[in-house]
Amino acid sequence: MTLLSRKADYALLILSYLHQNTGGGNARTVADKFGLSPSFVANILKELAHHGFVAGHRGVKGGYALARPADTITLAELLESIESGFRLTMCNPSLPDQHHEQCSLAGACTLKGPLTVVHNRLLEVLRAVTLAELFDPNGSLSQPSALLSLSLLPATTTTTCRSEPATVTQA
Amino acid sequence: MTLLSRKADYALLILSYLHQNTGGGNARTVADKFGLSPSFVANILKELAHHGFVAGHRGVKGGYALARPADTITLAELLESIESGFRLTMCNPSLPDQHHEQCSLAGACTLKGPLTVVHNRLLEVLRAVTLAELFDPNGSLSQPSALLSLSLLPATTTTTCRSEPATVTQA
DNA sequence: CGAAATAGCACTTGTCAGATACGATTACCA
DNA sequence: TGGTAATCGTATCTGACAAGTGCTATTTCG
Ligand code: FES
Ligand code: FES
Repeated sequence: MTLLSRKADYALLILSYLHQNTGGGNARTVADKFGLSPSFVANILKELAHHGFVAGHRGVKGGYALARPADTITLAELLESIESGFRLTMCNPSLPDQHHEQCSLAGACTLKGPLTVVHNRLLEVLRAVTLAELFDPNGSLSQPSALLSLSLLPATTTTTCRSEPATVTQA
Repeated sequence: MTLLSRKADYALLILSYLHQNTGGGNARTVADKFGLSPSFVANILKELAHHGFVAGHRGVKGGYALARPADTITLAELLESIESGFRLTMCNPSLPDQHHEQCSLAGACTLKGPLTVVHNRLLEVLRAVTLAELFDPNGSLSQPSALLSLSLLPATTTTTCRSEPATVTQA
């Protein structure tokens, strides 16, 4: 299975382009840049604009530009918008407020709680990544050796790690 | 999007049943237990047996039982088998050895490296969860406050715990 | 031998991502 | 004031794959 759909993947690419070219660009320019279908790029940009990530300006000199700084957008937030809600399983809704009991096994299922914890752990990883980090070619995410440094990290205990209960306060 | 397909979700349920009933059980019993289609359960068990998670015994007194202790199976391993390879994007294969350059943007794409790092972080979370933890009703995963336990895991995830709470501000 | 169970495969069906298209609206410019 | 170039909104089509069913062969026990 693939976590990011192709649409979300291209959305990241497009946002990366708009991030580097601060002047922004129109759909055709972006599509030409990446060799994609102009209609497809236009649709993705429309969806991004609808969710408030980019701002579109119409007219002959219009185009798209980032509506918010890239370091204020987390990967989790983008995926929650582009993909239709990030869930671990069918029975674990990401939004805890709407608890539609569509699963017939909800009573006998003992995995619901533990799976929710795993889901929150994954969400924490996505929340810790901002688009600015993702787009920075010299950032901490660009070193492939960062994976190895996982095991040989100095024993600096992450004392300041606030363990939030990970409650997505969705209005 | 949903990380675990319904098949994987039911596979976890079935494995949980086989874990609690050490004597094992046949497909019909399990299907009856959860109110699922016997054929569907049988197919899932067949696939689990094919991947070596459960051992099937034919004959009139046959059935399935866990082939390996539950604490030696990680959630990542199960998903890698049931689902067909856990990838973050289309262009980030989970297996680094086969580097088929199917993506036409592989040259111009600057996100490949950072996304791989994120992918590995997510994989670490899944690798840190064993089925035994998942099935234990009194385990660390059953407490909603188990997010604390991230810090006492063997230095896998949360390489740099970001102090920013990453508040999701809905516009 | 016959019943009961797994093993393996072929098949149908339903859903949704992926992708395209078109008209409406807006803004710039001559 | 008209024309053009862009976004905006929506509607639609299609292919791939998940979801689910069924059947036959094989094995084991009584
Ligand atoms: S399988 Fe639906 S609640 Fe666990
Ligand atoms: S989009 Fe294919 S390599 Fe980045």
